[in-house]
Amino acid sequence: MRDKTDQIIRAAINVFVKKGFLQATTQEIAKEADVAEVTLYRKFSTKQNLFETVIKKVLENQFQTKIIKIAEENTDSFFLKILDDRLETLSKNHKMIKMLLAESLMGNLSNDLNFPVLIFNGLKKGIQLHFDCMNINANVELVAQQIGGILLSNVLFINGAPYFELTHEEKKVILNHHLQSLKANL
Amino acid sequence: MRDKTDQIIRAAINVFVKKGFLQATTQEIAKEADVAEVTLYRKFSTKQNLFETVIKKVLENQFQTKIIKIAEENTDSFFLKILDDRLETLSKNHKMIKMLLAESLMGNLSNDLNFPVLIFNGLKKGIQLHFDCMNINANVELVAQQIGGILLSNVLFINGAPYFELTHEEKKVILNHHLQSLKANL
Amino acid sequence: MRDKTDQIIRAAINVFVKKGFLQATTQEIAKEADVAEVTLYRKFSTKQNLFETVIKKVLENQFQTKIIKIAEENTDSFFLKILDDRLETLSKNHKMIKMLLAESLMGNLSNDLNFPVLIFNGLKKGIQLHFDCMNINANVELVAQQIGGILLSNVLFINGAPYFELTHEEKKVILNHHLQSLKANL
Amino acid sequence: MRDKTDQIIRAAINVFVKKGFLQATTQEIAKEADVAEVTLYRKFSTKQNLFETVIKKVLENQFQTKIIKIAEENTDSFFLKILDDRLETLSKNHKMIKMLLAESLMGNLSNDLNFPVLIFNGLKKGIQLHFDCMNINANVELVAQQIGGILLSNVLFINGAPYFELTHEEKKVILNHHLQSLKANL
DNA sequence: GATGAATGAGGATTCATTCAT
DNA sequence: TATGAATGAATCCTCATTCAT
Repeated sequence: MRDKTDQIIRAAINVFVKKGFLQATTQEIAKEADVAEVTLYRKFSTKQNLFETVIKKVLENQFQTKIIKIAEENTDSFFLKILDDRLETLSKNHKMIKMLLAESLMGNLSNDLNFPVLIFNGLKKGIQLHFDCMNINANVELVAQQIGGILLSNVLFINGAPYFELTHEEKKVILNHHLQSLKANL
Repeated sequence: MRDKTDQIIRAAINVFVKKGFLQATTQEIAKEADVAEVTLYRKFSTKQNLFETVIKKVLENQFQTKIIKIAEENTDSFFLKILDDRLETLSKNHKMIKMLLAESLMGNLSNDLNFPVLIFNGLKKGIQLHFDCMNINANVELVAQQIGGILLSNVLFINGAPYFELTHEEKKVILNHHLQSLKANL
Repeated sequence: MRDKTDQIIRAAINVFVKKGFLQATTQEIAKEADVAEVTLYRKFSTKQNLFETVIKKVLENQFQTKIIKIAEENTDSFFLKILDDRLETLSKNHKMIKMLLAESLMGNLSNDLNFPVLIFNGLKKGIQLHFDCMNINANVELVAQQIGGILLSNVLFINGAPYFELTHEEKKVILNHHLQSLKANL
Repeated sequence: MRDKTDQIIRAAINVFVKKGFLQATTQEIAKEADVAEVTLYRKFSTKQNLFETVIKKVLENQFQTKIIKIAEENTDSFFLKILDDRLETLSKNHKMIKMLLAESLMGNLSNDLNFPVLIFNGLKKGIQLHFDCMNINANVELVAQQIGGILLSNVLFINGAPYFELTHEEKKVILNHHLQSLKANL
């Protein structure tokens, strides 16, 4: 039984990512999951509910931050690791992210699943922690916005290769650029 | 006759902004425009077509940049004016922007209407121009991404008051913060 | 003004023949006639009316029989000339005929425009006349049906070249075949 | 479940025969079948599809010929039986036939459902078979056309009572007439 | 006489969801 | 638990026709 549930969730992820919430149909999801459409309703009662379940699952599994663990490292290392880690994750889940952003923007996601908000709050908390550790007195809000902006622009303004496919050197250039920017206001 | 067309466009803007492309119905638009649904089809032939017409119009009227005009000013002034101008516009059209972003992310917008792409390319061109004027040798792509990120984060991470409602002083703090960041890599 | 009316009728013939009554749209006819859609309504008040006008016109111009003129010729000549004349006309107006038949079958044509009925009655009258002249005592109804059948089968069962494109010899074979059949019951 | 499907098919036959393909509405069919309109779409996916399914079914059930079985009988018997059998069937399904013909003429039927073509080919095959058996050397094409014509004229030129309601004597007159015609060219 | 603008009515089709087994 | 069958509600769109100029 767990089996069918998993099949449905996997299928739902695919279809939602490919089509978005509104254009995904329970029919297609059921078909992709190789399950009767009703089965899906038995388990999730509602398309919206299935969607949220899926999102929750994804958010837990793919986008956990370890930001707190590194809060105590020195500032350069802290920023570099955050940026590298997040850019890696975002670029690897590009399509998923786009969908999450889109659905957040359309208001289809309850606040505890709102992707940009989650990112932003996560960043703020981590940065606050680090600044406390390091006794830095700077505008947490703005720094968080700055880092968030860097991340977003990597999702929305992509031309060339995604971050995770860059060479070590190329990544270093980018990371360093952003690091300088961030340190300019400390 | 222009009259009804305008009514329709105005209504369409409202409804599309409020609901997004998929959930907006031609019926609702017609009703809000106080026009028979058919009239709308006579004039725009298709919901998609109406949508694109509306977007095009909005993009022309609301989001024209004067970035080129200020490319020759000194770097501080250049960055500050861009940021201030864009933040003002974006924050004033917050809901519209969200819709534009969402639809772009969902792939409902042909490339010449793709909002983030348009912003990013506009920024790049302006920055390139300025750097040429000033004989600055820096990574245009990354600077554009940086500015783009700042703008995006103001759309997506808003908690408090929107930019355009801030006091002169508050704006100054923000602008200055970002200016320092930008100059760190020149 | 006659001008526009004629344009409309010509266009209507084309479109009705191409699409049939139901699938022809007044829009398409107007466009093909290079006339505003309303103009068509000014002149014909109704799609049905336009259709009937067109049919009437076509029936008068294209399908007039001279069957009465030849009623006095000898029987062989009479039958041969009828068959040849009708087959020539029908094969030259193949698409039009198909449309007329179809619309008759669908009941879209008032009785005085009902194509098969018109043909059948015309045949009966001519045959009766001829039989009276020649003092032949035979079943007019059945002979008319027979000739009608020959004509219909040439419209509906066409494989090869249409009648009017055949050589003189080929036509002769066909005509003779049918002549023998017809004479078998006199 | 077969139940509802059958209800729909029966209703569809009625409505299509009464109104033709274009003017029949899925709504009316659903209503007559006492079924929700959607149910019809679940089962047949498309109005066109439903139509073709219905036609196929009708063609199989009502218009099967046993022409091959009688190919070996003597010529008189062969022709008489064909004519009688087909005239009986056609006259009993007069409205259905009219619809089938009309839709064929309008080009709404794929070739394997094209009614006149099916009839004609059936006739040709049977006649060929018979001629082979009997060592008759005659123009199969023309004979098939002739028989086809007889049948068609009985569908299209009806005034009086339909064939199947005639007395034995009346039928005999008609059949004999046509038999003489047919034999005239052997 | 001709037309641009507008519309009421209706049609096929799709979707999320429920019922009964 | 799983599902085949059924559906109410809605959506985009088309068409013949009328109004006002």
